[in-house]
Amino acid sequence: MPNTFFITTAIDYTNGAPHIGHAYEKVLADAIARHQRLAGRDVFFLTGVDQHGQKVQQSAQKRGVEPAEFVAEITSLFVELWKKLDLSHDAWAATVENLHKSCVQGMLQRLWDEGQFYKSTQSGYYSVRQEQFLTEKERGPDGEFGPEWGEVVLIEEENYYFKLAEHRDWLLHLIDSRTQAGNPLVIPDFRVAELRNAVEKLTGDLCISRPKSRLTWGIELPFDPAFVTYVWFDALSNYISFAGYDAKPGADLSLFKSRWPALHVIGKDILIPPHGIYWMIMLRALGFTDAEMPTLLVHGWWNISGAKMSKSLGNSIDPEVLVARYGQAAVRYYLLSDISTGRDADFSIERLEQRYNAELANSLGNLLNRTLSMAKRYRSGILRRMDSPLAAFVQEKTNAYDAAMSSYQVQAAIEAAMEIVTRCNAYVEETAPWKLAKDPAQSDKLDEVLYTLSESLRIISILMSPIIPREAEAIRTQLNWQGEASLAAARWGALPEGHQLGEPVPLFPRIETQE
RNA sequence: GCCAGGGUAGCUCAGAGGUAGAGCAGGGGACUCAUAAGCCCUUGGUCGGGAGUUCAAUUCUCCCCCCUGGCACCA
Repeated sequence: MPNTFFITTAIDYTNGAPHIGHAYEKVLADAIARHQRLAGRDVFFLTGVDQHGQKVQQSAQKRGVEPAEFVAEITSLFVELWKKLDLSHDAWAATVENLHKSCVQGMLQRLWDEGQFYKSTQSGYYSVRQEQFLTEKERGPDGEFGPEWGEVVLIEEENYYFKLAEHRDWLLHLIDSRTQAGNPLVIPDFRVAELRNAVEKLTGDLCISRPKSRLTWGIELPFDPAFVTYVWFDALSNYISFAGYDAKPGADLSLFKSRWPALHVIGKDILIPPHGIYWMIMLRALGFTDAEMPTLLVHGWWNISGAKMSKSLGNSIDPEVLVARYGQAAVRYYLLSDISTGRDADFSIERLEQRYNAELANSLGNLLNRTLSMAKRYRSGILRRMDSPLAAFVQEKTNAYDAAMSSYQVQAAIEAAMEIVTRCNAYVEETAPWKLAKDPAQSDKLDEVLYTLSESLRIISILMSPIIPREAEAIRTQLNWQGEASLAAARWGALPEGHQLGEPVPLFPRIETQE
């Protein structure tokens, strides 16, 4: 296993404010990235924004501002939110940056030189008002384009096309061989079949340009300044342009190669065709080998059950509002624990509150607080290093946690960690330290209980650090343990003889639910 | 119409050929270190519908219905 780990998210389109789906994807990728760091790997976590294109140009125009200004404003919304959610990305992909532009132009120039593009004329129905071509789908039941499109004209337009179709068989073979090798191109595996079906139907090539008469807010084609490149080469390429890739002949790719290939965390809506087809073929055309093809981790959606919900006060699913109201820990914990990676889930404020109160406040927060309180009261917070009947159990759950995180089953991993919490709370009842404290003959037993709880909490804090990093750190602070948080340190017995615990401070204040 | 996913306790979901589980919510209890938290016990389901295979199906097969995506077709 290479000791580097490259993870990306989709870059978000800066045409509107972030919603809960954007937040989920980033938090998911962040948790995976943080886990890989815990495991000792050198992680490169890339996320960012997709800032060019027609819609941005239009929105800016409507507001009467320059696209660059418009984009900067929306981008700051994402940047601010990611700060509040404690994203730990190592690099930020903003597609207006010069580094990106020149990398994309390098790619385009090379593929042009190698004959991967051709120019062609296509005619179609074009809405002057909406500034876009219309497809058959836009026709109403009567076969006509509706009034919302304004004047519709049949026009001819020249554009550049990327030869996609000739890579069809290669892609099919790649999909199959990756599946056979037990390293599917797409996770979860039921999506492999979906992609395969789509690839089988692949026929046409891909339009990669827009004439400047229609779109100026983009990256100019290096071989024809009358055009800009359209979305695919602009956006998808961020995964390599911000990781040190350079398409120019003779470029030094050692840094890039040390990172690549990536795990692309994406939503199910952009698997087919962009990532599953266009991106794979783009990479191949650029000379990437089969072994250098990335893996796609496809997540599901948070569905909002009942439109009425979003209307009622406080039920908004604006992540900004959620974080302001419940804090980043509650939001991260909910988004990571209440959905099975790859599946859809129903978003519910009630469940967010419920899970936070039951699992973080009542189970984990209270365990920390009662442990430190007892240690302080009975032993002035000083531990004796003891063997423990729970050591094996904690190790077993730690292993289960690691296995689940390694296969991106974050929900299952959280469950494994929380089982330790539950076990510890039961252990407190079983051993009743408040009784042991009254009996001098039970002194060793009391020390064993206090050490067991403190050491378990130390390990729990490590396991929870990818999920709720700030609070996991706070647990370690209260335990007064300064060791490095890593999976290697999540082994029983790191708290030394005579260790002085810190002061108990309630960590997860309960959310007082209305009603 | 085709492909994929889903339809299991009030809610969110696990599960697997031998007559169903977890967490939360609900009910009861003992305790007091603790964020009135925690712990123990407990109510609750003809596992979407129908047929078949089997000694035995909720778990396999077929048909049907509903929800989610994607694709196609008609208009």
